[in-house]
Amino acid sequence: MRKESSTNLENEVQINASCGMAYTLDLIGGRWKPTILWRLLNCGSLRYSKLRKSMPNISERILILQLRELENDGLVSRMIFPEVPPRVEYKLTELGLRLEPVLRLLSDWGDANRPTGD
Amino acid sequence: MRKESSTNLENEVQINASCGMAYTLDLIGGRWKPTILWRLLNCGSLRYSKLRKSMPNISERILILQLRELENDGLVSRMIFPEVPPRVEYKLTELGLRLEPVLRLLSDWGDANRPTGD
DNA sequence: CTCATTACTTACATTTATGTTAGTACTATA
DNA sequence: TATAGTACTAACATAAATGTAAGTAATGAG
Repeated sequence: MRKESSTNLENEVQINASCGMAYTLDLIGGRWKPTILWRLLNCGSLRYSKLRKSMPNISERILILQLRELENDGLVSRMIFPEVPPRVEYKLTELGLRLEPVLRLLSDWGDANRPTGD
Repeated sequence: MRKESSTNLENEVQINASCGMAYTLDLIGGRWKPTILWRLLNCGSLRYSKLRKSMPNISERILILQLRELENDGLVSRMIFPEVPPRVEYKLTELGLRLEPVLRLLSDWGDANRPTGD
């Protein structure tokens, strides 16, 4: 939950409104969003259970939270199939797909510049 | 301060080690780092006081904290001039400069895709 | 009736990020 | 002596992000 007013929030809002970089990072940042976006980018469309199994260390609560945020930000769409047991598929929206070059560059830069493990 | 062990930290370490995107975002993410990096990128070298005056809403403590983290991560260098009053200049290292295309792409994407204010 | 499957939700707890306020050492200048 | 400028630091406080454990509704299979 977020407070309705706090210096913290005011700063966030103001920076996101004035700095494109901060805005983009706010959309894709956080512990798990990069991984989620990467999976959706590479798989096209993923059922919730499959996405979850591909990320063994995230808790269900957090996964759902992140998916909801991505959905609210317009990057991911959620499609419910009226079946039993339920089936819900997530995929990138058009806006989300537009992130592809950004995600690839971030990934490449990290792989190229991360200190090696030896 | 960070705990020496927690699921939270373990997840962070593990993701950063396996996902280039997460690693990059960890370096440049957070409330103020994008702005700091942007200033240094455009100004070349900045004295602490000038940097601070260009960011009226950040508290000194946080600014110093972010600068220290950027320095520890090798993106920013800190040069002390033995004068009185003290003078300290910050600038991007070679590694930091390598981020330029990443930062520009993030900035351009945000400016292009941020919902307009009307 | 019992159990399994799916996509969640709820209540709670901990960890991390960010912010506030005051203070420091040094020296030049008035 | 008092004041101002610089680049910080310390103690404290709050907000936000992340994690844990358990529970739910619907239905088909056995």
